[in-house]
Amino acid sequence: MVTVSNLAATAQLMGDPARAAMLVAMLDGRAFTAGELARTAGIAASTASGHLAKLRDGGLIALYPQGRHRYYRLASVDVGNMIERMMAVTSELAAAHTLSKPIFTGPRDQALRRARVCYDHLAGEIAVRIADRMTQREELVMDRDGAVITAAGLALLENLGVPPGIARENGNAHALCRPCLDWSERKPHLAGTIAAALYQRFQTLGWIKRKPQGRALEILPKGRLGFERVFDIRL
Amino acid sequence: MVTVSNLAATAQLMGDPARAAMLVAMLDGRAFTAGELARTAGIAASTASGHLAKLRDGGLIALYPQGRHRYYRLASVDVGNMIERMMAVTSELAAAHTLSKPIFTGPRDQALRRARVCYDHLAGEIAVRIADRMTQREELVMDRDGAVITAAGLALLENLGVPPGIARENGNAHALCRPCLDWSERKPHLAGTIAAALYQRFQTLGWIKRKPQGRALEILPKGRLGFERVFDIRL
DNA sequence: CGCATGTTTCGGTCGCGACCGAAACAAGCG
DNA sequence: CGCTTGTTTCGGTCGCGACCGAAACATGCG
Repeated sequence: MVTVSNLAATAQLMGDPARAAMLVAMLDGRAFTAGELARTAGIAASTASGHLAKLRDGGLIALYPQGRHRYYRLASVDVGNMIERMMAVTSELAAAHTLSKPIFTGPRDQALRRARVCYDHLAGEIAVRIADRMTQREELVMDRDGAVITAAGLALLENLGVPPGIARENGNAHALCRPCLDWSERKPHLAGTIAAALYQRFQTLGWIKRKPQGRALEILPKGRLGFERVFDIRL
Repeated sequence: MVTVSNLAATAQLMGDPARAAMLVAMLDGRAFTAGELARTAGIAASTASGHLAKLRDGGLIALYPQGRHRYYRLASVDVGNMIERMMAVTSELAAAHTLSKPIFTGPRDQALRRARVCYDHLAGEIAVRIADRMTQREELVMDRDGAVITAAGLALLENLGVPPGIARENGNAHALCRPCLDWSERKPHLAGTIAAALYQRFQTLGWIKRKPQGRALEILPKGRLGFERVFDIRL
């Protein structure tokens, strides 16, 4: 067997708390310097540097030197999806196994549960509610195995100004997308190319804004109106 | 943040070669005793027992005591999917990173690449070719974000005798399924509920048979005919 | 109710790897 | 061309965990 030892190696890379923290930080697709990552993981710069070298060796992250800075980011969307998936499974397991309650208190967690970015698309309560509403209106069909945008959904997207080339790329009457289990809501939200395009669109429309650091998103006043008008969701 | 340390814990569980080997062995959904798993991992029974306890703690596997034997199996399909996904990403990374050729030689690997079971559905060359053929005939639409069976595909499935209740469970004109990146072929094959039903059906039709141990599948003479007739695939 | 078989617990050894601080390296900038 | 700032390399410490064999535990069978 070829992949068994490789599998263990990859897993081991993610198995260290410091490395996991750094990977999660990079989960939104942005690039960071070794110093920043060291700070978020709470370790010395030298230690972080070692970890980053290992992650690079393993192919999980890529290096982009830029002038006097050296930026690290995830190697590909696939890596991001893998981490995402592991987080979802892990949180499900934790919920099923430990009877202790989750203890979400800090305002930072609050904001994170409300709206955040999940590698390249929207996640959190708002994303789940959008998916629910679209399902209810039959703009979206979703189950654990997959999801499609129906003709009605495509019309909605086009109306919103999401590049139709992206939305229509598969089939005439429907477009494929991917369900992604939300770790805070424990329900699926929309992921995949279309969800990424939608997320971009929300940003250019000025509905949401990424907070200076971290994965939390701020819902701007224009967004409050927009989400209510288009998706009938009031926050 | 709640899940970061949990994520690391889960990853660490898979990060040990012996544990990874045991998990991969269980990937076909069957249950094994501690002794069997110890043998496949090449470690002492006592060591394996310790590993299994940890995996159980972490919620990755479940225990089914039966008489004087104690059977272990994966805790859920989600866990299987997670491992599957990690293997796919890992093998892709390995292929992209190392320039060395894969070195698949032994007949065991040959059979494995040809046809095997991937948790609960068909994988390997034959699965990829079925997916290709169905796509070509417009019975299936697939991209990296998802997949659907079209009306034509549903007709085919019904014709094959796959329980229509399963095949039709979402929408009238299509049913959702999931693409799964095949680690040997590096192309997607069919996964999800429908693929699982199809796999079962092939077995009851006597087209394929699981080899006594391992994940490799044997294609029976009846299957050779069947696959040629239904999917126009000759082996 | 002993015996055989399979499984887990216990003690003890050993090596890997995470960590830090100090020093060596880059890469602008004044 | 030194100085500053960010990054990596180097040595050295320390603790966790993987491993085994022996012994204790179960469970069904003769």
